[in-house]
This record gives sequence, C-alpha cells and structure tokens, in this order.
Amino acid sequence: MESEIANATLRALRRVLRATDGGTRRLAVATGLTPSQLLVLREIDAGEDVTPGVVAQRLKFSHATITAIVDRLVALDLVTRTRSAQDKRKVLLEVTGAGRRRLVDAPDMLQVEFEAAFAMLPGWEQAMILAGTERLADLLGAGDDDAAPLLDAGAIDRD
Amino acid sequence: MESEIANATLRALRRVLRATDGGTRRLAVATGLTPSQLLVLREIDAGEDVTPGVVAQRLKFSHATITAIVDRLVALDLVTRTRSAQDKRKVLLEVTGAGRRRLVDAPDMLQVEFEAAFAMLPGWEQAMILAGTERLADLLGAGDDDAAPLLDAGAIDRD
DNA sequence: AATTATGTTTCACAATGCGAAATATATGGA
DNA sequence: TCCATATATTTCGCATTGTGAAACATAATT
Repeated sequence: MESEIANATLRALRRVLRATDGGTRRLAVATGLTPSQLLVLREIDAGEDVTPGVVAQRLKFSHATITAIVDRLVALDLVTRTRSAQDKRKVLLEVTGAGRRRLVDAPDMLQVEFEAAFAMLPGWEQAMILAGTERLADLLGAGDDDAAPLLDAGAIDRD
Repeated sequence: MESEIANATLRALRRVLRATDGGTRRLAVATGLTPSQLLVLREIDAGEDVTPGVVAQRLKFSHATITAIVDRLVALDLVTRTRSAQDKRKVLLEVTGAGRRRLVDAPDMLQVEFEAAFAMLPGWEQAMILAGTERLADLLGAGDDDAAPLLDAGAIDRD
C-alpha cells in the first residue's frame, strides 16, 4: 500500500528541509561565528535574566557545552558574564553592543527571504500554502509554537 | 508592511522544522552511530561506484572530513574501501552486510511517521497539503533534487 | 547545623569540520 | 616518450562541538 501523493509530499518536504538546512550555517559563517555560537548569542539576546542553564535547556545542549561556547563569546567581547546579586549561584549573560551589532548583521535569513518571495504571490496561493503548511505541521505532531525559532539540525543529526 | 498570512505560514513552517529537527540525531544515536556517520553511510549505500569525493560533494563536506568518517565506518566494519581498477586514484566505498543491517535498523522516522498519518486523511486534504508543500519548497528556492539550496547569506563585510 | 537541591564550571574524552600540504595516478600535449 | 597539469585521496595540525562525571559554590529545607 503506497500512495503517490504521500511520496510526492515527502519529496517536497525534503526539499523544504534541504533548503532551510544549513541556513544558519551559512549565516553564521558570514558573521564570523560558528552556528552554535550564533544560536547561543541569539538565545542570550532573546530574553531577560538569561543564565547558562536557561540557554542549555532551550537549545537542548548540556551545561558544559554552553559554558564552553559562552567562554568564546566572552573572549570575543560579544557577551558579558555577571554573577547574580540575588542568587550568587546564577550567572547572568548579556549581549554587549558589539554582540548586538553582530546580530543585526545576521538577520533571520529564513524570514527575510521567505517574506520577500511570499509577498509576490497572489492571495489565493498564499492561502493555499498557509493551509497546506499548517496541516503538514499538525501531521508531523509538532506542538504549539511556544518557543525557540531555530532552524538547525545538527547534525544530525542532523537530521 | 507586514502580512498576517506570511507570518502564520512562517510559524507553521517553524513548527514543521521543529518537528523534523533532530530526527536524524535521535535516529543515529539509536543505532550507535553519530549523525554524520549515518549520513555518510546512507550516501554510500545510495549509489553505485561511490567514492569519497562524491560523498563529500553530495553532503557538502570537505574531503578531509569524509576520510575521517569513512575511517571510523571501516573500523566498525560497516564499509569497505577498494581502489578502483580502472582509475587507481579512486577509492570505491561499499556498505558491508553489517552496514546494511544497521541501515535497516534505522528506518527513516520521517517517512514512517508521516506516511501513517497521511494515509488517514481524505484525498482532498492530501492534495491540498501536497500543493502547499511543493509551492513552499519552490518558494524557498530548493532545487529539484540535489542542487544547492539558495537561502544564501550574501557575504557580510566586516572591517 | 546538617542535608539536600540547584547552578555553574572543570576535566578528560570522542568526534566534526576545515585548509594546506603531501601523495598517487591520469591525461594531454610537445 | 617525457613533462606539465589536472584529478582523487589522504595526512596533518588546528579550533570547535558535545558529552558525562566530578568538583564547587550557593540556596533552601529540615
């Protein structure tokens, strides 16, 4: 039992994944950072009172990994570390001016390119794409869009 | 100027990416391989007369990286290296029986989960999802088969 | 005070990924 | 034939990622 429509959709989905895959990678390289560094930098910039633990949890990396990456971001003067006064166990991470400048230079490519192309389509087509994509997301069992807007894989983990 | 439809579609796309994200990663770990190793193993299994150069090109990794990963796959007895008789510069890679067994044990999660859910939808909805996803892939500039993805970040000038 | 929980870092380790140089083989003239 | 150049792979040194286990330091609980 095999559906041609299912196969075609899978092919299309793979094209989508392929197109978005490595987006962060090229982006990071363009800014002189590694993909992970850019991810962490973004995460630090995103919220208030961000600690290594929070970043680790959001990106699903180990604490040890975050420590190492933050080390490099601090060395690059893109981030500062400050021990919290309320809870001296915590370390507060903040993006410096230079760090924010980097982020500005590294816009979310997915968003930028997508919006430009999308705007040129007729309304009915936009609606169709929206409906199809939403349904696809449901199908894949993706939870609500609560958090991290990330497009990385890992590798492999990529995949 | 911002389109609500575009934003909604982007949110849906992010949900899709999120759902598929880490798929290979989980998969690889489950088979005792790293994501990269699984990717390379699959690539070797995929074609005829596969050489390190071909793999490097397809996965967009450097030759040096492929050599290192193939080293490990060979050490694990999942792959064999043979010098080509026609062109002794080339090295032919082949998946061993054990290697193929690993691949069988590592079904494509995306495919399995997707097909099951997809089959339960009414035909018109399948068609809608297909159309939307294909259009989305076009939009993102994904090539037909294996071409280079085009979400390119133009070089950013930095002092 | 003693114990337990929480947050971060340190350490040793395996693996990625790269560019540059080294090596080996093919191929196309002069 | 001989030689230059192109192609295919490997070796080497390097920075980085990512992990778990253990070490620390500081809360919070009892």
